[in-house]
Amino acid sequence: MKKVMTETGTRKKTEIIQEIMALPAPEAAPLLLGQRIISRHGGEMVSGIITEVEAYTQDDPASHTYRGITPRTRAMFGPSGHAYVYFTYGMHYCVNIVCGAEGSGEAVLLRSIVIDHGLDTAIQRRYGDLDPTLLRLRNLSNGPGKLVQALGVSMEDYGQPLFNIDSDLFLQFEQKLSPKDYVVSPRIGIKNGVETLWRWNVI
DNA sequence: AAAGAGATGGTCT
DNA sequence: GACCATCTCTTTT
Repeated sequence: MKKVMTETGTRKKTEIIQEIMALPAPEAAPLLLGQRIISRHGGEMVSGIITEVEAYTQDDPASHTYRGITPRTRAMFGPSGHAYVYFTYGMHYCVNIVCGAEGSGEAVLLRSIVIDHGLDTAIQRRYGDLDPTLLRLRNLSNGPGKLVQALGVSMEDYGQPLFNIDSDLFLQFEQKLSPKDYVVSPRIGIKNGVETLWRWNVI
């Protein structure tokens, strides 16, 4: 297992990523930038570096958990470090990392990644057999629905832990970015809670 | 470069 | 029956 040098010594990457996911969502969100999400779905490895995230909490009119627990949001009230996957707009899925104390109903939505392994598989999942020379790779995984498709994420991942390297979908700590490396802005695609600056983008 | 519209179905009131 | 934590394609500046 790879280890990382920190101020307090050398710790396992799995411990670091798990500690991050246990933080309240608005604190975890910027720390998840620069980390790697790895998928082994379908026997194909695809991974990417997280470059855009949003935080959602229960005390937040934009959040699915705002009106309490429902069958759909059960996982978001579950333990941190697990996946909350939801279906939206009749055809897209999005994936969140549950954060905070169990029952607190908060999570970080993954909005963009840069694929760094398994590019061929990602392109196949997004575009099928279209002529690769016609593709705009800028659009490969720069959106919450797009990255889910590229990684092969589905409702099978609902409620599954993301901190086990044995999982089909898991996170790996890579680096800690400085505030100079990202910008903060309002969240996208919502009507309520637009004044909260809970969107983080790697520059 | 930006704005608009259609696709499409689960979730909650 | 209204509302989407979206994407893609088309139309307009």
